[in-house]
Amino acid sequence: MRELGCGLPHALEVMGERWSFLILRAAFNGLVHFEEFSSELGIARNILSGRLANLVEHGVMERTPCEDDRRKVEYRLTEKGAALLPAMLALRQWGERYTDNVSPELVLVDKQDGLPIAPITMHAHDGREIGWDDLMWQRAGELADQRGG
Amino acid sequence: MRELGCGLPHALEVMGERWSFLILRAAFNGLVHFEEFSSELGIARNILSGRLANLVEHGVMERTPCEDDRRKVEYRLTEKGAALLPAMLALRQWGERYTDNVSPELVLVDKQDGLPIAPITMHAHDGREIGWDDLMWQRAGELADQRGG
DNA sequence: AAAAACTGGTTGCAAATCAAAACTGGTGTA
DNA sequence: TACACCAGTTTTGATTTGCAACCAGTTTTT
Repeated sequence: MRELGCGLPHALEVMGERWSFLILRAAFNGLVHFEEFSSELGIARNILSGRLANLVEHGVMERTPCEDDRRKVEYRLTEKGAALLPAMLALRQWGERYTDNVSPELVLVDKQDGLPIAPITMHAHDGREIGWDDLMWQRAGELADQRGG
Repeated sequence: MRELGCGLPHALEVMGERWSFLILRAAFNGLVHFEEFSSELGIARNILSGRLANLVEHGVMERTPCEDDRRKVEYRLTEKGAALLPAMLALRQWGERYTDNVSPELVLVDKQDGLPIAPITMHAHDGREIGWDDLMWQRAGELADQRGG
């Protein structure tokens, strides 16, 4: 899984294993302790252990022993981990759109007004919403100039 | 991998296996034949066979025998498959941001002006760009009203 | 027409990974 | 002191992955 000309292989190296994305989702939902992930996801303890170690190793999560109860440990998202939110939402939104009977019980809302966020979409450089049909691939070397430098 | 209250589990059921996302990327890049996927990705033929069958079964790709050369087959993205582009881009973009030395050789550009598309980001219902810190989870039943119905 | 080569697979087998259950060792609680 | 709790590790078996060889239709070459 080495260089194939874009960042996808690396992303998949970190997040592509089974359970990794569900662990991430659980972390976004506020879970922090090993037992919480274990019981929420129903994943085997040894697998969970390995996945968490992998996420920590790749800087997606951070493992810190709990101050007040030294049996416990906290796994928290790093900034790098939090940056996966758009990808996770896009994937989730896709799953919801193409599956019957999945109305999510938790929805992300804007703190300011309590309204759900917009679906993840693609935009041109100037902000216009844009779809697959409006796009084409271009070799990185041959890009049009941004015009105005 | 059943109901956990959102569409992510279903999305992962379809796309969560190893190679699936790389096959998808190859399809977005225009590959259509079995041999093309095989040699581009370096994936074992039996695995590729299984993955493609899975993607077809879940409606992400469509398998049609080639008219002009009846040895060949075409695998093409369906509308459901094309709808995975935002998720794929978000993932790829994350991989690029947090990995050294990955400048992609192919870039998606707007057909109209040849300029690269904007990074995938999150937006409030009214279009404001918004980040993880501006968001919170809300039980789906207790949503604020959109005001104006 | 026959031989060779190409395409999209399948089969068999070894290696790696996943998963369930039991166990461990440090820590807090009754 | 006894007991429960947390975060793992170990052990063992099942599943998945991957390589290599094989195969059956189709072109292509000779």
